[in-house]
Amino acid sequence: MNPAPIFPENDRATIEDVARAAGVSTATVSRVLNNSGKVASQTIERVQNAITQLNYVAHGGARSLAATKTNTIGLIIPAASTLFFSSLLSGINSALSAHGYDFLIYATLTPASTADGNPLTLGPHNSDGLLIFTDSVDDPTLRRLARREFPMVLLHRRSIDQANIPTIRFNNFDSSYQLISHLIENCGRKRIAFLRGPDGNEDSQRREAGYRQALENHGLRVTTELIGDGLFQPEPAARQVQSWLDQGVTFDAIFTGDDNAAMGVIELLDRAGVRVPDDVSVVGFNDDVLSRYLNPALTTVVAPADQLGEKAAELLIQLIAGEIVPDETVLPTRLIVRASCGCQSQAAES
Amino acid sequence: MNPAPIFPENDRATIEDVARAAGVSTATVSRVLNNSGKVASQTIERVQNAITQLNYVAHGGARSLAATKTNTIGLIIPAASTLFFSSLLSGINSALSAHGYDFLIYATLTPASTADGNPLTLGPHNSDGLLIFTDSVDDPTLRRLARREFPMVLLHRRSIDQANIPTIRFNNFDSSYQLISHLIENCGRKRIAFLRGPDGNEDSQRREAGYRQALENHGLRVTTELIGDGLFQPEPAARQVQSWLDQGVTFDAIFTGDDNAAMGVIELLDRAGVRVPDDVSVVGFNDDVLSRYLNPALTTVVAPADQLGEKAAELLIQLIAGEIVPDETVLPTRLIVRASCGCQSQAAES
DNA sequence: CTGAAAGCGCTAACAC
DNA sequence: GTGTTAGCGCTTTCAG
Repeated sequence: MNPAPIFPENDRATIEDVARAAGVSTATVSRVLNNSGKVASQTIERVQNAITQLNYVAHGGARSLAATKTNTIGLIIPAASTLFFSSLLSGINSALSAHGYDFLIYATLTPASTADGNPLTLGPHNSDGLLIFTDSVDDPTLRRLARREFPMVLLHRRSIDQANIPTIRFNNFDSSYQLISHLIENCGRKRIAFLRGPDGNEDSQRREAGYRQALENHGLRVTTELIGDGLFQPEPAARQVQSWLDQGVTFDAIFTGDDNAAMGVIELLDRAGVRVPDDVSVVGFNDDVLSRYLNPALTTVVAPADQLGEKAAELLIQLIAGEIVPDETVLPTRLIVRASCGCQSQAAES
Repeated sequence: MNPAPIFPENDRATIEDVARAAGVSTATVSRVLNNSGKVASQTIERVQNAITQLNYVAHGGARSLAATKTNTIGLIIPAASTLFFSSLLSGINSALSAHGYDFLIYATLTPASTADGNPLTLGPHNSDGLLIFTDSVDDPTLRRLARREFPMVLLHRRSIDQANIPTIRFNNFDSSYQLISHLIENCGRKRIAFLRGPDGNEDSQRREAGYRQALENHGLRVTTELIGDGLFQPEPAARQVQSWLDQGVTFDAIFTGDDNAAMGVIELLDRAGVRVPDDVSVVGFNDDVLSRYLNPALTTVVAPADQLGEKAAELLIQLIAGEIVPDETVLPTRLIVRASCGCQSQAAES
C-alpha cells in the first residue's frame, strides 16, 4: 500500500492534504488559516507554501459547520428592484471587504419568505446577518428573527413594533420639503403635482409628507386632485400625467417621486407638446447616473445608494460583532438644481 | 436528567430535533427533505408538520459537506458593471429557480482571482459551477479549472485556447453591420464615427468589425480619424466627441458603442449646438430601459441582458448535470429604430 | 507552540 | 419503509 500522495489528483485539496504536505497537524493548518493561536513563523511559512502549492481553498460549508458561523451576510431584495440595486450592491460590498469580514454576498432575488409559510433560507445558520430591503420579508418572520436576536438591518423601512431592528434610509422628508420650497420660491410654481411610489412604500410616504408640509408652509393648498400614482416607474407615471392632461387638470410643476418616473413624464410632456420647464417644471428624486443626461437635465435630490449600502453593511457588521448601533440611521441628501425645474439659479453641475 | 426538549429553545432546530418531534430517524427526515427514497405518505406528513412547527431550515453548509455538492452557482462579475448587471441577475435567477436548481446566487464583486495567486474562493467545493463575466477571472485560473472539468460558462468573452469552455454572447457583428447599413442606406449618412469600448472588450471588437465591414461593403472608407474611445461610458464618450469638434473633424453620424456612451454624446452635442439627428445621427447598442426616454429617443440594438443571463444559467445547469452543450451560443439581437438616427422610416415603438 | 480527537448537521450506504 | 451509522472537511477544546 502506498502512502497517500502528497499532491492529490484533483483540485479539491483538503486541510488534511495541506497538513500532510507541510508535515503538521490539521489543527495547525487551521490555526494559520484563521490566524488564531500562536504558531511558529517557520511553521506558518511551511503551511502557507503547502497551501499555495496545493491551490487549497477551504470548504466553506465545512467551515461554517465547525465554527457555527458562516462569514456570510444575506441580502434580501425585491425581485423588481432596478438600477438602484447595482450601486447598492457595490456599496455593501465595499464595506464588507473593507472590514475583512468577507467579500461574498449571499443574495436571493426571489421572495424570501411568503405568508404561506416557507421559511427564510438565509437567516440563522446560513448567514450571520441579514440586510433586508423594504418589504421583502414579512412581519412574522421578522418578528421571529428579532426574538432570536438575529442580526438584521432594515433598508428603507421602519422596524416592526416592539422589536427595535436597526433601520437605515435617506432623509426623504427634508429633501422633499426643500425640493418643493425651491419650486415655489425660486421657480415661482404654485400648482405642484406629486406622484406617489408603490403602495405602502415608506420613502414615498415621507416624500409626500415633505411635499404637503412645504405647500402648507408656503400658504398653498394641498389638492388631492394633484396627487396621483407614478409607482416610481416611467410608464405608470406618464399615464397618470396623461390622464391629468385629458381631464384638463392644470399644474405648473410635477414632483415625480423619483427619477425613473421623471423620465417617463418628461418624455410624455414632450410628446404632448408641453414644454419642460417653460410650461411645467419636473423634478425627481435619487439622482440616478443618467439623470444629468436627460433633456432637460433633471433637477433632483442626490440620494447615493452606494453610500447607503456601505453604511448598512457596516451597521450589520457591528451588530454581528455584538456592538450596539442606533435604532435609526438617516442619511443626508442634497438638492441638485439642473435645468428641468426652470429657475434661473441653476447651480454648477456637481 | 430531562429528556431533550421537543421544541428547542432557539430557532436553529436541527434535523435531529425534527426527527425527534416526528418520532422518526434523521435518515427519514433527510429523505423527505430531499424527496429521495420511499417514505410512507403518513410519515411524510408527520415530518413536514414537525418541520413547520420547529421552523426548521437545513444548514446549507452541513448539507453540502455531506452531499459533496453545494447546489449553488457562482457568478463572477467585474466590480464596475453597471445597469446591465441588474437585468442579467434577474435572468440568471429565473433560470435557476425554474429548474428547481436553487434560488441562491453566490456572487462576489471583488476581483475573484488575482495574478498574484490568491485562488478563487468560489470554484470546486464552494459552488457547483461558475458563470464568468468578461475578464473577471484570469487565464491561469480558468485553465486550471477547465482541466478539472469544473462546470463554467463564459459571458461576453471567448474561451481560452485548448479549453473549450462554453461561451455565450450577443451577435455583435451582425447587428452593428445592420445598424451602420441603416445609417447609410436609410439615413443617408456618409461620415460615420465609432466609439470603442474598454480596451480588450470583445463585444467592442466585434462591433467595430461589423462597423468596418458595413462601411466597406457600401463603398465608404474606414478612417482611423473617425474611430475613438468611448469606453461605454457617458463622460469619456463625450470627451472624445468634444475633441473631434475641437479639431474640426467632421462627421454626420456616431455609433457610440453602447447606450451609456450615447447618453453622454447626445447631451454634449446638444450643449455644443449640434442638432441630433438633423446634423448628426447618434446610435447606441443595448437598448437600456431608459434609451427610449432620451431626447431624441435612441436608435439602438436590442440586446436583452436578462435573456442572456437566463440562457447562461441554463447552460451551466446542463453542464453540471453532465450534459453536453454547444461551445458557442450567440444570442440574436435586433435593430430598433427611433428618432436619434434621423431617418424617415421610424418604426413603431416596440 | 503543536497534536489528538470530538463533534458541527447532514446525507448515503447498508441493514432490517 | 425505516433506522443505524460512517463520514463529509473543518474548528476547537484539551493535553502535552
